[in-house]
Order: sequence, then structure tokens, then C-alpha cells
Amino acid sequence: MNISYDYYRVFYYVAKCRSITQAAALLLNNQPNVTRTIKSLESELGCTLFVRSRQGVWLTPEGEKLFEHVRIAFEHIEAGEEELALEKSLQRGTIYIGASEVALHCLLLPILKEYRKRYPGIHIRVSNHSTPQAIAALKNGLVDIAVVTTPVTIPKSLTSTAIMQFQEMAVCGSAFSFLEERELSLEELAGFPLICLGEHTKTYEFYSELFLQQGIAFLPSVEAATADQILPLVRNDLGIGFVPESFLEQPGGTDAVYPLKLKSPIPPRTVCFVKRTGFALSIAARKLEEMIKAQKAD
Amino acid sequence: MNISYDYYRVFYYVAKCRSITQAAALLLNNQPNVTRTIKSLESELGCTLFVRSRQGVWLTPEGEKLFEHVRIAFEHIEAGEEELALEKSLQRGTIYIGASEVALHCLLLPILKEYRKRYPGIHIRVSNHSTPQAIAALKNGLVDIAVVTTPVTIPKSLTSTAIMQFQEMAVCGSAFSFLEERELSLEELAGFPLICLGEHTKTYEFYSELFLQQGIAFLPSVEAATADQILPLVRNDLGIGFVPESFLEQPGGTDAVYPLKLKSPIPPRTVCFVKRTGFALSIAARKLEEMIKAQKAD
DNA sequence: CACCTCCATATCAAAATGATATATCTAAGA
DNA sequence: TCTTAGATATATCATTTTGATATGGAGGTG
Repeated sequence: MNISYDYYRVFYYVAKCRSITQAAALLLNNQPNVTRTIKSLESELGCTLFVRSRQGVWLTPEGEKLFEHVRIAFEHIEAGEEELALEKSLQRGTIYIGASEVALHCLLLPILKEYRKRYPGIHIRVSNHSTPQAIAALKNGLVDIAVVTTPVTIPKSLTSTAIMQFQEMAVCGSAFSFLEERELSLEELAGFPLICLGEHTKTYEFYSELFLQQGIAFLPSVEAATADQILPLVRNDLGIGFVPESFLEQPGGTDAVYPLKLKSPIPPRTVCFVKRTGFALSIAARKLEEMIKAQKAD
Repeated sequence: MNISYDYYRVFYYVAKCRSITQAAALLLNNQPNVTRTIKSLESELGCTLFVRSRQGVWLTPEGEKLFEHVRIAFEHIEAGEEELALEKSLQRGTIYIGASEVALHCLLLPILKEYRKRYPGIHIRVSNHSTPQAIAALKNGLVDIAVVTTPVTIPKSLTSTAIMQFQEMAVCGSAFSFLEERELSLEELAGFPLICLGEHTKTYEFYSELFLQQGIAFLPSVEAATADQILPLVRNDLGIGFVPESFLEQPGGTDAVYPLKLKSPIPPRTVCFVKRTGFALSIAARKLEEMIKAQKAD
């Protein structure tokens, strides 16, 4: 069986209108064509679908059975077209984002704020991971895109784009504020209690490597569960912490927090946008990608 | 939006195969046409549906959303075609028949037996009515066709076809068998206890009218609920009954039952096939109509 | 009885589709 | 590295289908 599905569309309208002439008008077509189409359909199905009269047409018992199926089918097609139109116009959709915490703070949050303002209909799901977790989630398809920080190893199946660099700095609370005017080496710094994220994060790995390059063991006294906790810990003098510069620009970011000068500056880190190679992003995700990459120019 | 539904069929197969070439083969078409169709569909929807590669194609997120709808739609279309094919080949379907009891016995039962043998997949629903009830059920659309006996008034919205005549006869049990050799008038008959169907039946009306024409009141002593009960009542000598000749041809029909000769013969009655004017019968019902009307020739 | 509406038919131009040849690209294998 | 197999993309033309218009015929309705 290989019947043109357009014939069913015509059938659908004729059945609904109970009139060939009216159906033709709805279909933006003319009555002779609709008559011909219905005749063709009946002939291909080998079965009369309508009873004709001068007052219009109505379904035969077989026509009614067919109509029940066709009606459901076309309602689904219409729903699909509707959904697609909404997604296309960014009125609806969902984005799943994997973001490391630092990348979220340094890059993503203001962009998402603007995105939400522009496209309030799009659901945004941010999974708050460490960088390796975000990369794994992307590989598994749990998220559509990831925004992470170097150091990071990108598997071949993913494509990474550097978006911006950010500079981290050492900061202390009032108890250590006497250090503020001095220019410190990492070795001196290691003599004070240090605050860092957990061992499984790229941030930890980054500082561990940085200290190791100068032959110093990196042994933080306090391990923060999230990057958000570092500034409060510093403020309460639990030790010296490392935070991106942009953290201090936030409201209350510099209250009772003192930046420290280092002899060898901390190398800058990079925020990267990552997606799966060869996979298509949804329209909503493409728009976000575009907005993220626009940051690159700045 | 006015997209050819045939495009969706192509989309459906390409999405299922994840390959334009394979889909073309399934669609009994060629790869360039399928490529062209998908491109047209994407262009009309304003949305990319597939990611192309040299190994095949796969759906974009929007394509997947659309596919979910299209898949359901096409399963319904296929189910509809399937159902129609079964009905057309008389492997499936339902007939609702309204039949008066006498019509059922005199005409319909052997036909239905044959019908069932030929088309075991068709559900047959016989509503056992009196003739007026069968006509009412047909008018209300509760049944598709009716088989009834005269006298009957056919409304303008129904079409009646006479199928066969049948002759009724008076019969008695052994207690009245002394009447067997005599030729009786209706007046004489009225002196014996009579058995008939209830007042609301056309059979009652028929005999009432018959007796009245000769100035005799028709006052049956026993009112049978169904025509089937008349012969047993007669056999047990509750009175003289009237039954169609064909009742006596059934197994056990003539046991201890004696036909009576009447001076003025009972006028023959007619079994009629009735359907709604201008309405189409289902294929299953048309076949039955055909078999019933074939009886007419005999 | 004229008129209006609705379906059926005929016909031709226009558009879509089917078919074939060919180009292009990529991964796999010698 | 070169070739080949296998996939999609493009170009083109004959064929088929569809769109449009004119017209016929059969019931209702005033």
C-alpha cells in the first residue's frame, strides 16, 4: 500500500466539513480537485468513503473507521508542527548545560541572565559539576553543552572553543592583612594555611601543579566544597584562598578581604565552551552558543 | 502551514533508517529524490531536521521532537489502512440487524448461518424485536438493517424491499385433532381457545384485522411472549395457534401437531428487507443484503 | 418554474515527482 | 599514500500529478 498522505489530508478536511466545496476552500484549493482526490483515494483503498448528495457528503461506515485513525494522526502532525514552530522562534525548548562552578561564575551567569530575559520560554537546566564531571556528562549526552575551565583534557569526540581568560588571585582576611603590602613567593605562602577546592577538581589540580613546579608541596588546610564557600572562609580567617578576580567584583566581594601580591604571578586560566563533535545543537542551544561566543570578541 | 504530508512520510522513513539511501529503497524511490524531499521539508519548516555525514544521517534535537509526533501519526494511518483492508475483505466488521421474530425464523436464520460460515470474522448482532421495534431501531440508527414482516408501515426515511412471501396456518394439538378432517370457518375457530403473540406485535394486528373483516372479535386465550413458544403451547393443547408453514419443517415441528384446513385461507404475509434511504451500508452489511436479496429470486 | 447550491466531468497549463548520470566527501584498507 | 566503497549533493529531463477554469446535471427552495 502506497497511498499519498496528502490524499488523507484532503479526506480529513472533507470528512470534517461534510462538504467537498467547503473543504476545498479550507485547503485553498478548488472543488473539482478535491472531488478528484477523494475519488482517487477511494479507488486506491478499494472502498467507498463518502455518500454523496446534493446537500453535501458524509462518511460511510468504513469512512468513519478510517477517519478516526486519520483524525488522530493529523492532530499529531499538527502538534508536531506547532511544537517545531515554537522551538524555532525560541518560545519553547530546553537546554541542558554542564558547567564547572568557576566557569559558571566567571562567564555563564550574566549570559544566562540575559538569555532568560530574552527567551523566557526556554527551560535552562544547569548541572553544577566539576570540570571533569561536566566533560563526562557531555560525552554521555546528559548535557548538550559544557562550559569548563582549563586545565582540561578534551576527548576527540568533543570540540572545545576558548572563550575568555581569567586571572586568579590570592586573598586573605583581616588576620593576615599584614601581608597585604608584601610581595610573596609561593614558598612563603605555603607557610600559611591555604584554602582550596576538593582534590577531584581541576582547580585543585591547577594549584597542585603550580606549587609543584617550584618544588613545593600543595597541602591546603581547608577544603571547600564549592567555590562559593572560599570567600566566606577567607573572610573568617581560616586561611589564604585563591579566587578569580571577578569574584571580588560581586556585591560584598571585597568586604574584609585583602588581595595579596605574588612574586610570580598565577598563570591565567581559560574558560572553554565545549560541545559534541558532529552532533547538532538544538535551536535554543545554538542561540546560547552564539551568545557565549560573542563574549570572545570582548 | 501547508506542507505536503508525503514529505513527512519520507521524513519518517529516513529517520527510521538513519540513511537516505536505505529509506529511498524502502520507499521504492531513489536517493536523489529523497535528498531533495528532505531538503524541501527542512526549508518549509525553516529548521534543520537531520545531521548529514558520509555514514548516513541522524536527527537533530528538533528532528527528534518532530519524529515523535510523526511516528505516532503514521502508526495510526497504517492502522487505519489495515483495518480498512480487513473490512474490505470481510475478515472483520460488525453488522447490527433488527429482526422481527417471524422474519428471523422464516428468512434470516439460514442466511446468517451461511454468512457466518463464509465470513467468520464478522460480528453479527441481532436484536430480536417486534416489527415496529425493529423499524424504530433502524430509524434511530441502533441497527444497520432490519428484516420484518407485513403488515408494516415504512416511514419515508427508510427503503423496503419485499423478499419472500410466507403462508401461515392454523395448527392444533392432539386434544383438538378431531378437527383435522374438517374445513373450518374463522367463526368456528373462534369458538376454540386461540394462541397468539402479544398485542403490540404486527402478528396480533394481522389476525385481529383478519377476524374483524368477518365481523368476529379476535380474543386469544393465550398470549405467547415469543413465536417460539407457540408450537409447544399448541402441542400441550392450550389452544389453536397460527404459525408460518416453515415452522413445521423444522426438526420436531410436526410432532403431535395437526394442521387445520380453513374455508377462507389466511392471506400470505411478506418478509421485507429494510434499510435507511441514502445512507451507505458497511461492506459487511452490503454482503448480507446481497445474500438476502438473492433469496428473492427463488 | 426559475434559481441556487453542490457534486461530477473535461481539459489544459503548471508544478512536483521519478529517474539517471555525475560530483563530492570520508573512512577503511592495501 | 593511494584507492575504493559507500554515503550524500547536484543537475537535468521525461513523466506524472496537481491546480485552475469552464461546464453539466440533479435536487431543494421560493
